[in-house]
Amino acid sequence: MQLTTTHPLATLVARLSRDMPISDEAQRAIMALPVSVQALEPNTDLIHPGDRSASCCFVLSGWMGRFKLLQKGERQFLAFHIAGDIPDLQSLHLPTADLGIGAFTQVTVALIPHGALHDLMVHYPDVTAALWREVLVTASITNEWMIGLGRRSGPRRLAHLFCELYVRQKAAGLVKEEGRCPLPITQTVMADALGLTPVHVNRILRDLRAEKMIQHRQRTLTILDWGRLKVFAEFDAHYLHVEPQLM
Amino acid sequence: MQLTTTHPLATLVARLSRDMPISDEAQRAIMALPVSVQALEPNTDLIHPGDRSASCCFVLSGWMGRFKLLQKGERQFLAFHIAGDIPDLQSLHLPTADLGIGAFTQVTVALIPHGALHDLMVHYPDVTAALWREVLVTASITNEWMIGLGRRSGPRRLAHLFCELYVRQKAAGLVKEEGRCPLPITQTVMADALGLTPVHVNRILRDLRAEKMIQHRQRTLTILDWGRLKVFAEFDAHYLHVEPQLM
DNA sequence: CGGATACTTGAGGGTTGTCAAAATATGTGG
DNA sequence: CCACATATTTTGACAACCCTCAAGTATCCG
Repeated sequence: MQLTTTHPLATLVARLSRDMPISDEAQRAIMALPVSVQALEPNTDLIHPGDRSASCCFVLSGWMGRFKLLQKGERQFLAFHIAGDIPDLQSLHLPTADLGIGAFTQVTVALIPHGALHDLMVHYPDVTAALWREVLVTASITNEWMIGLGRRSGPRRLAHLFCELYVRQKAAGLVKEEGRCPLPITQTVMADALGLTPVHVNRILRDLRAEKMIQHRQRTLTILDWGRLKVFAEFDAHYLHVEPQLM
Repeated sequence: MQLTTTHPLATLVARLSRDMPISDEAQRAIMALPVSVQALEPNTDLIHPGDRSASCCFVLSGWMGRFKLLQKGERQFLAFHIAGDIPDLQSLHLPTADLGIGAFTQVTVALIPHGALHDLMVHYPDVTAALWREVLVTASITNEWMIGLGRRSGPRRLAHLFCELYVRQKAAGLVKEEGRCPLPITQTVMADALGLTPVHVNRILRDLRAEKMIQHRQRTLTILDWGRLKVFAEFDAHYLHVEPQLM
């Protein structure tokens, strides 16, 4: 992934100016941020629920998930995060995390101390606006998941998730071959994101395959019929706030 | 409600300094904000999905809900809002709303222009922090709803909602009699918040009544056995970020 | 009083969950 | 590179939860 070969903060600059221009001066200030790069092994947690954190994490590569655990051990994912995301920006103002953040794959993150981010935001209003936007787009995605949990059937929910993950990865430059993208999560993880059981996810997956809409092998998702999948899922990409041509 | 008799912005000051101190100077600046008070009839919408808004709304009295509509007409509520809440603070940085906001009861809101709020936040960092916090606590509540939709059974979900609404109203000073609070929403609205059908909500309500945990008559909720309700719902009020003695 | 809205109840069906086991894939150490 | 242990996927049978449809009752409001 080329992300890891360039300076980590250059990719942050790129991400924040994706939707809105940022002044040269602010860009230099971002590049000057103190940052420590950290690697995570698959299936390890970066943040445990209840932790107090003193830094925000910017995902350089790999897949992560934000989740909460219930008493009986059930798990619910609230979001998946890919390269370019900042999963815990809210820790800046709400330092005790109520959600955990874990890695599905090998992951590299850049940790940026709260203090440094705070200073940056005081001096550069356009960076503040970009970071706000980031938080709010993440919230918008969470909202859409919630619509799905409340009002979409299992099959539609899974189809919708696939649409989302494909478009987001395309927007992040992670789609190398049209119609294919990484999907390095197990059916159990999908189930914990969709509020279903692994068994049921498996059956839905079989049906979507039989309908020739998608395929999922070797941790990559192949979309066989984007048009039909989109209609079936009632997918409308506006909530992702990406460039219109990706929708 | 005494909220409507005092200056509307005084109640905003009170709300924002509920969790964090705000300097006297900042308090005066808040009181000097330009604001227009607006009344809403029951079952009318303040914001329609897709609207671009130029002001934020602060709820002075009444009950509101944030929702999204799907193609087939299904509705999903993502949050309920009571006096003291600021439902659409995020419109400051994401001006096109993807969610609608409607009134369940008679409602009065104070509308504050985006520009004025922006200026305020540039000059008073502690106000900025308080408003951020407000957004993030709202997001935290939405997250908990999501957990419920994904991983709690219907009865638990409804019980959990009742716990939440009671504690939030208590924190807002809206509980006049211990164990009783307003609940001015129909079973259909509950269903659209919980991802259930009105018929099923009705049956769950009957069961909770039969179990002598709650009662719901004349738009008020009576909690008959707080301890048992809390355990049944697996309710842990931390996510509400209110004072510990209310939990 | 009449109409509309909200609530209540019943019967039956479909989606999803539970339990259990087999088949396949993945990883590890010899 | 094979052998073994582990995790993941797949399938079946059955049960539970929740939905749909339908009708009747209560409540609110003009």
